Amino acid sequence: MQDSSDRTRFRQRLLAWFDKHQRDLPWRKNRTRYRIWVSEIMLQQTQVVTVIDYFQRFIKRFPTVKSLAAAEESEVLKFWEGLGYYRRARQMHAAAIQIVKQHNGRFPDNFDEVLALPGIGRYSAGAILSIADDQPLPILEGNTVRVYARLMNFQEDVTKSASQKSLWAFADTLVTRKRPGDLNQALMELGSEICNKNTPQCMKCPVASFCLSLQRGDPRQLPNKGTKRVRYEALHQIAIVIQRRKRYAIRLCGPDEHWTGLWDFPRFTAHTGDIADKLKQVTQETKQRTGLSVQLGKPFLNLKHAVTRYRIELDCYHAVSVEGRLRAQQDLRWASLDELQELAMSVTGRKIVRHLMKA
DNA sequence: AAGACGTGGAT
DNA sequence: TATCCAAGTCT
Repeated sequence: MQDSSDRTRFRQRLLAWFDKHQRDLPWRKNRTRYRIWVSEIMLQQTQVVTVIDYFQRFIKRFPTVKSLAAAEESEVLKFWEGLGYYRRARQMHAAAIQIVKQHNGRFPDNFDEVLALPGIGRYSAGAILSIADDQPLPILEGNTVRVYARLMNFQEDVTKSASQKSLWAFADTLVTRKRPGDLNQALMELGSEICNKNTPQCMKCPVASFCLSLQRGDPRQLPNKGTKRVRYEALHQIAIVIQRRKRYAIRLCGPDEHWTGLWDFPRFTAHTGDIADKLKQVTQETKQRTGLSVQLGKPFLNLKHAVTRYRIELDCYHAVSVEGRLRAQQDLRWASLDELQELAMSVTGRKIVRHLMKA
């Protein structure tokens, strides 16, 4: 892969493989910048199988930049419900508004202008413009880090900025005017289908003859990602499902907490102590947070879920409030089951609602 | 530059 | 079960 004739043969082999094996994915049908943008944002840290249905529904409802810009953020979030990393949806919506104002509703085709949009970094800008417009821009993400590191037999810790620089430089040597969009997609697809993390299929690899780690080392040992350990933290929380007649008290998550922009049942940290003590604490805390005096019921659901480095155990309590005003704040409201169906909630919030529907 | 951000699948 | 991590970006 040192000289350009090597790289030419590399591209030919890889593209031939891609022509034969590429998956039939909805965003490959009609490659406008807008559609590729949506797919790329959804695909950030998210597996292809998960994205497919979300993409179809999203594009059907928001077929153009303008339709997305015209929508309420709450509706955009509803279409994102369950996908995670909700900031992506809020930033994409903000970017759509920006595109209408600054670019007359046309998704820009200039790299720096695309990079300037919220939620789009170097990878996404390169991916969108190479895939949609065949602009010769390099990409570097999870799959290609692995592919490049193995091809180069690159031993350094790939999380270091110096390594990132080398990997971007390598990516840059790969991409040319020859079908850059397909090349980039082929590199990623090779990384996920053949050059995968645990069981690389080197026997099936169309570019094995170029792979230095296969010749001189062990592909499975690469990439070297350093030895940083995530410190998981166990959390015990309480969710209160406060009912009055047919409605439930919910609150909008704010900017400094998980699930910003989504609705959730009032939640707080569970206290330790004996049972009676705990229930008293829960009632007090509920009063403090919502302004409501509640008659606490039984815990009806226990959920375990993980959010980033937190492992959360959530005890859900029924509670009834017959009188009193919900604290006069924008982030609190009453909602019927029908209304809860329409609002964007986190997966745990949605599980609670599903449970209420069944009961 | 290390850590936050969601969720579900794989090992 | 615990841990990693998947088409990253932002702070």
